[in-house]
Amino acid sequence: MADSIALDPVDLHILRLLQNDSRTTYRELAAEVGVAPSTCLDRVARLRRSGVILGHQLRLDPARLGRGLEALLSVQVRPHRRELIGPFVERIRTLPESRALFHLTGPDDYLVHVAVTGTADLQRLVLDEFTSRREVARVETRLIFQQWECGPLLPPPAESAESGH
Amino acid sequence: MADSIALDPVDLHILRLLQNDSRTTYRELAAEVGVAPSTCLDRVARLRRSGVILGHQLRLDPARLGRGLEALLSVQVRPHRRELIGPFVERIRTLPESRALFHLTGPDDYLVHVAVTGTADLQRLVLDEFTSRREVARVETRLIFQQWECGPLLPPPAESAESGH
DNA sequence: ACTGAAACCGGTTTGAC
DNA sequence: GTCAAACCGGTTTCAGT
Repeated sequence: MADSIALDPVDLHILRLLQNDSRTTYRELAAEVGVAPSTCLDRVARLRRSGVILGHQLRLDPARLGRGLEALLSVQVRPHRRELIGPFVERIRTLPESRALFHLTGPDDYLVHVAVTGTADLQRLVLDEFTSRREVARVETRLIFQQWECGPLLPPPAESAESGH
Repeated sequence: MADSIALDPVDLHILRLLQNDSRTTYRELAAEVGVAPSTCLDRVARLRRSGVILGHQLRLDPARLGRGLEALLSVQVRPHRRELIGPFVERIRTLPESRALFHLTGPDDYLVHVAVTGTADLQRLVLDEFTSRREVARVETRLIFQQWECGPLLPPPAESAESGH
């Protein structure tokens, strides 16, 4: 699974455009890339089938939705065993405040990206959903001043990835 | 700026549906929500104008694009002054390996989410783009075992956010 | 906020290379 | 096998109400 797909310049151009605005029409895509609309359609369908394209998502502004404060919580779960981390992950990832959850190497096992209404809401969240859990050994909270989503995700420039050992 | 917008149940229903699949047609939206398609169009246009909806984005699988390893880099930038952090942010956020960048409170000033081809690529990135920079005082690298995007981002349930400014 | 009509688009078919 | 052109049914969009 997860084999890297061979992508030609047309595929890359299409992906770049769709990452800016996933509702770009096939006609616009075609005009921009310099191929026929049906070709764009074929390419996108292939990219969907091959799993490169996971889906189309709406990006919302948390602040405009009344969640003006975001934070990252580093969490130690001890003991770090499947019986404990399964329910923990399931609970945390379904909290309305959670935006993303990472399972990491290093001393802190999880990083949780949350969006809350303010510091009072954040305090409540930390106390009621994290430190109150028996398996949570430590929580470290860092506020997010500012965040940037980075440029389009593209394959590495050369074929350096596969030197098959 | 970033005032919280008054959203009625129709808006919320539409947002929830579009977060699952931002290409849902206005017709489907209308059928699901129980209003006319043109009403959905009006609502979405308003949400776009008011800034709640930032855009429509394609979600890609980094692994299928040859970037099978992801990591979080915690970075200290010293001295932490505008003249230093401006160029640093600009450089890091435009790296093809960068997926997201956070400016944080706490001892580590920045967190960078990167996607690379493998450990060799990660080592190169850390050495060439981070520790080689004069203003970077410390870099801590943690690998991502697994990550989850969390449920739809919605406004907090009650009117606790706005107690009139 | 709904209706309806016209412009537009997605996706299939067909045909050329 | 891949791309381009034609085509149809569905979608978006904009009047008017």
